[in-house]
Amino acid sequence: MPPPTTAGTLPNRALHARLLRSGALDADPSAAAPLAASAANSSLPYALSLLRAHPSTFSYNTAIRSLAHGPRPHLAVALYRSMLLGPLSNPNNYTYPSLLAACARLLPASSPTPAAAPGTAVHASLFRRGLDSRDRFIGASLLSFYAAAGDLPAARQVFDASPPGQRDLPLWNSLLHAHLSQGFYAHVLRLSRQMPAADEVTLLALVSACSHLGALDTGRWAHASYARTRRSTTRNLGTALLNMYMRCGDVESAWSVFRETLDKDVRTWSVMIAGLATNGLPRDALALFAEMKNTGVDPDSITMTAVLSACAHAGMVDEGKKFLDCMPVEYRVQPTIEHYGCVVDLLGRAGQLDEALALIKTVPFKADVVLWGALLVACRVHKNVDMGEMAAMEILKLDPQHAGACVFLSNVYADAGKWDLVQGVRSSMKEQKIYKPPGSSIVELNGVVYEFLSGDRSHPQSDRIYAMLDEICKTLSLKGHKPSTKEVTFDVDEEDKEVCISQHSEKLALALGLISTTRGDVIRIVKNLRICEDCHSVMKIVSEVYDRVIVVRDRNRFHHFKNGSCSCLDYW
DNA sequence: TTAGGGTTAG
Repeated sequence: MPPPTTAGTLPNRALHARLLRSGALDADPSAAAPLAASAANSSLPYALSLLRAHPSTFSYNTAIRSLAHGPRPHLAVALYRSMLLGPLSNPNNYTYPSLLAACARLLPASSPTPAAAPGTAVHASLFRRGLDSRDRFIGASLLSFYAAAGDLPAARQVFDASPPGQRDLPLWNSLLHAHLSQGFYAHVLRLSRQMPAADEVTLLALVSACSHLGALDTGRWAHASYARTRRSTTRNLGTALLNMYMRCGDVESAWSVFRETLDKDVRTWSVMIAGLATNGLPRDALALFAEMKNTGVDPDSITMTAVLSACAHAGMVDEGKKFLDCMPVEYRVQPTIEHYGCVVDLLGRAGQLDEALALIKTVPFKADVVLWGALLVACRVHKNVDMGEMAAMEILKLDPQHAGACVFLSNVYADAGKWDLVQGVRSSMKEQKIYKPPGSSIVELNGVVYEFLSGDRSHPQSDRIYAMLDEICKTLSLKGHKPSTKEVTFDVDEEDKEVCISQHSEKLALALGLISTTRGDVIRIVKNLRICEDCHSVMKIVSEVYDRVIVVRDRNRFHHFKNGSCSCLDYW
């Protein structure tokens, strides 16, 4: 407990004295509330002695709220405990919303359920008092607490238990953001359609879910419905919309939102720069960075990541290195491990593997999985088996269950034709039950989102999809395309390779896109992993033969396929 | 009587 600070205490004591002299505190102990609230964060013992001398539920509530939003939220829980000890200060329905907010703030970032202890104890105490489902404020804060604790079923239960008459906009919004934070993006879209009303907070969740899903039609609809009712877009929503358009690969719409946003802040600029970098326009990204500097907005750490990623996508090695060197002085941003990761990626893509390794060895941090991972990808592309093996080993030292490192290791051996080593990795993964996440692709058609796994037959139009795939295969072989099977060595037997690769999730999404659109339309696909070499060349040919623009967002970047070529210029 | 809830990039 820090000692009372003079600055925080003197005016309080003066106020205290005045309250005592006038007899206000004797007449009504609640008069101590403002004093208790302002003292709580600077000197809790003082606030506590005041509350003990003049106890009232009102004053405790006010002080708990002040602590809940202050720098040490655990003190809110402590004060609640001492509130329970006094006979004249029983908690009521006003006590719990801020208390639960404090409990949510106590959770470590992205914590799994067990850390939820103080909050669940509060829930139990609410339940005992019969306050748990009577109050819409308590419902919303309870729901957000469980969402923050990563316990979506409990959050959902709070919503379901609330009387329908209490399901107001904030409660719905809490539910929406609970699903958003746990990655259930399609649920967010579905839930938003059930909502009786929507406001800006709703649209933030909806637009953000669309960004993740690549659901451009729905995102556009949300944008239009907002634009109909409001005169101007707020900066938060504007930035979310910008991000959505960029992450759906619609650079034009992103530009128009960007131009319309008048009070651009560092986030607005950063989202735009990052979006241009990943959408195959890295030089435009760097030009925009120059413009940002001229407008007097200072870049932050995120901006610099976007700038370095633009350099990496453009293969601009010297510029990237220069940015890394000068950023602490010129932009007052200390390089973080993410920034070093970008430069390792930059050097690696450009084939400067030794320099990338040297950088990893000199970073002023303990090298992490991301850093080694960037080197590993580069080793694979540039076929450096020895360094790749070393990088994978380093990753496995840091995270023995890292499926990506095992897969890469196996692929590095496969590329090099070392089949006995491939077999060794595969069986060790089987023993340790390490699985590669399955590839999945999403395509949105007429506002409906369809998801495919590899070899998926769950779509109602499955027969037509596979017929379309056959047709594509025939067209491809006429064009002289040979399936590139070297990336599938991992999970199937040799004879199944071609079949498997022809049913990759992005190809199924493409086939559905082709049968559902007409010439000149844009087909947008979002893939959870990196696009494979074969799918990449198939997309190029299909974009020409079937006259479609195909935009694929993969794990790292966008591929805009048009007239037989890709915006990444085959550098990804 | 007074007071309480939802949102903020990768």
